[in-house]
Amino acid sequence: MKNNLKYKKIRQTPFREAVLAVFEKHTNAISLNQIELELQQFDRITLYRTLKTFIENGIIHEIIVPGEEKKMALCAKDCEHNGATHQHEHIHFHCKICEEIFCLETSKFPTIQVKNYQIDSLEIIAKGICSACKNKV
Amino acid sequence: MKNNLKYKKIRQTPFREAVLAVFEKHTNAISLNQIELELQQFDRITLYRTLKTFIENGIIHEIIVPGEEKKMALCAKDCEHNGATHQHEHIHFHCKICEEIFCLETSKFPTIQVKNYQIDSLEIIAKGICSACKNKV
DNA sequence: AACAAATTGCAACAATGTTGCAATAAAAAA
DNA sequence: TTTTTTATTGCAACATTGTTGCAATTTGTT
Repeated sequence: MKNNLKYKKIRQTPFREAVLAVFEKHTNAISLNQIELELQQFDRITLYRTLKTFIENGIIHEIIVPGEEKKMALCAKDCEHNGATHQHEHIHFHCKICEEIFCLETSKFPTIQVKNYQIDSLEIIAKGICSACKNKV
Repeated sequence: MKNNLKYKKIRQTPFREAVLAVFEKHTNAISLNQIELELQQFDRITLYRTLKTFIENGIIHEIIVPGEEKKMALCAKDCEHNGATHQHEHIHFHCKICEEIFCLETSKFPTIQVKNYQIDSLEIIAKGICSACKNKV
């Protein structure tokens, strides 16, 4: 995974490696606050720019549930993106118990057709209870 | 529609009527900036609080497309909501030409099942070309 | 090793959102 | 209708989040 940055044609720097490492440590989406907590010392502005660069280069994507803190997660390797516009064939699952957000690969990604509208891609946020929380009850 | 506020058990005030009128003037979702432009004079803090109240009472809901300005739109009359958590059986359509966001009622709102996960509701943002823009080409 | 180009860190700033509180207005009760 | 209760407004101050410009540094390349 060390080659991730090189592969994306952006420069490989210690700071970017550190931010990437934070993402790789998590299987769920994380907030700006969580990233800041896990980086020992860092420059806030550089972090903003790093995240922007990552988003523009298809390394991470944002997931925003209305009313909640914005979160980010690693993109799949084959993430199709065009600038900051990402297309994922996975759903974002938002667990109402643990409040975490996960990217969920599923074979049953739906398609929708609406008359007179051309639909190119869907972004889906599912809300419910994740498998881990279901098993705890 | 004047009874909207009374019906929702929140007080009917000139300011709230004015904000509601702005929403009712639009068929698409609008941003904070657009609301501010259409209110002649207003207090910024009161506007924030009004919008929060509207969201909590199922009058409007937020629609956030990653990388874009947050927008808001009127809820359908039968909007199920629990505090700030809304459930809509419509999709949010984001047109890549006019960049507007619309709530699109559709009979084909999908359901998704993922093994071990309990899915209660879906929030779907479709990206493509809206009917108006399609006809202009 | 030297160069060009991108990235970093800092300062200053801009936008966005929140809290507390006194004055006011709306709905309910008398 | 008047009074009382309770929610809402407007203001000040503050907190958070995000951006821009620029000089110094680092990266990848020749």
